[in-house]
Amino acid sequence: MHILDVLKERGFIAQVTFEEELYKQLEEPTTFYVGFDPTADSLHIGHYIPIMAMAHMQRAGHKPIALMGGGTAMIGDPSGKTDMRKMMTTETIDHNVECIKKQMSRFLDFSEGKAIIVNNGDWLRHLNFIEFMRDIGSMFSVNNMLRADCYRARMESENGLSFLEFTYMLMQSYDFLELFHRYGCRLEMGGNDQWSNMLGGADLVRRKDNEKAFACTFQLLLTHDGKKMGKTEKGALWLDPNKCSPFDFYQYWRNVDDKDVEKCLGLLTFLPMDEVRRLGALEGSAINEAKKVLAFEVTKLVHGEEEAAKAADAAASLFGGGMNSANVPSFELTADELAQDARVTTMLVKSGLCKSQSEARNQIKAGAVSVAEVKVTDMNAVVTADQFGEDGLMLQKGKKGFRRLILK
RNA sequence: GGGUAGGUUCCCGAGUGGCCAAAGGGAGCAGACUGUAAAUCUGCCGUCACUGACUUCGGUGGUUCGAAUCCACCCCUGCCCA
Repeated sequence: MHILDVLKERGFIAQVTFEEELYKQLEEPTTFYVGFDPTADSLHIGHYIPIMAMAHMQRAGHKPIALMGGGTAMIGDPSGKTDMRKMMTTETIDHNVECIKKQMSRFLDFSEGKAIIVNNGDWLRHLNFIEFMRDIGSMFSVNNMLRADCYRARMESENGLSFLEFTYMLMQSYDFLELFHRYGCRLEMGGNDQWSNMLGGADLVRRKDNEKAFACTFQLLLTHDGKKMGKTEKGALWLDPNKCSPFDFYQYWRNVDDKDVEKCLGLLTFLPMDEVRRLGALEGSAINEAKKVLAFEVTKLVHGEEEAAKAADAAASLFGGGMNSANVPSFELTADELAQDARVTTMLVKSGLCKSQSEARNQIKAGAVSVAEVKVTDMNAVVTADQFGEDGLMLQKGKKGFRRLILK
């Protein structure tokens, strides 16, 4: 089966340029790239779709380039943003690039020229303005750029668009040209919100070098009613286990809406499509089976099989009766800390179950908090050392929020 | 550069001297119901060792017993003119 058809069937593809030509191009090994903005020190679920697509492509014999936007991050992409992004320092950006590189190697095979990671800061940061404008700037039509959705939306918004951001498309397009020169890269893939920027790049290669270049975008991970998926109370759904524990990660997928299960299975796992369709067709409470598979498979890919099994185990015992708490996310507490402040509210905050003391208090007020399966009613309640058992002490917020306290 | 309309809590958006930690909606969290789902109803939704105190309404100063609200200057944005 042609790789493009595979991607289509699984629900990845949103838009492609020169579709027939691209089909032909992909019949031979092709180098392609996807850009990642280092705006945080971890990837989140939004990056996961392109990464899965890259993995599919790699399996089909194509060579991925993961492009870190260490240079473009200094400008900030205006697409989909109502405000200008905060300016980031080079130090922060470089730090983020390093963190993301590490995570990336988990999903793609970077051995012996099968894939590479490059940073566009390497070329963008040293550009000479006059030269760049003569070589690249001259190839762009402002009229055309203004027709692009991302700019038009910003032009129509009340925040306007700064020239700094306007040049973002030139930078990103130049990346494509540079990657074509360096690595013979002919295809840019990315989120559908990048469509116009990507067209710019493919166009630039075609106009400047008169060579074939393509762009292809992926569906964004949206819920059936059009909201972005992967948002949690703490913001994005991070792939870094320190920012989002495997258990919480697992739980997120265990809890997706019925209507989104099939789509998620196709996009986020490598399960054969027959299986995906079978699971997606389950009805009523039977669809919980599909959700378990989804949660397990995605967690396995992101955190490894062992962590996924632990998370599944913890969930099964917590929600299926029994209290085998060994695999519930835990946090450690020293005797000193306990002596200093043993309030239950403090435990809720420290364990990350609540954002602030106020929220913790409100949750207790609402009757949502339990310690060792006993509901807490007193806002000033404390935990004591003798409550800790062998497995620590189970702290619970609501039906789904569990944390195991361990006394060191 | 000139004119003009604005900048309010996560987002949208009311508020034009005390009744304002600031209406309403959205998002989020929790409770009931359920299938660890959706829909619905209810509560919470700045922070704090919290029946009170503290910080917040672009910034800095000022007027006032009292300022998100009035004044001055500054910064930022939209629109119109150049």
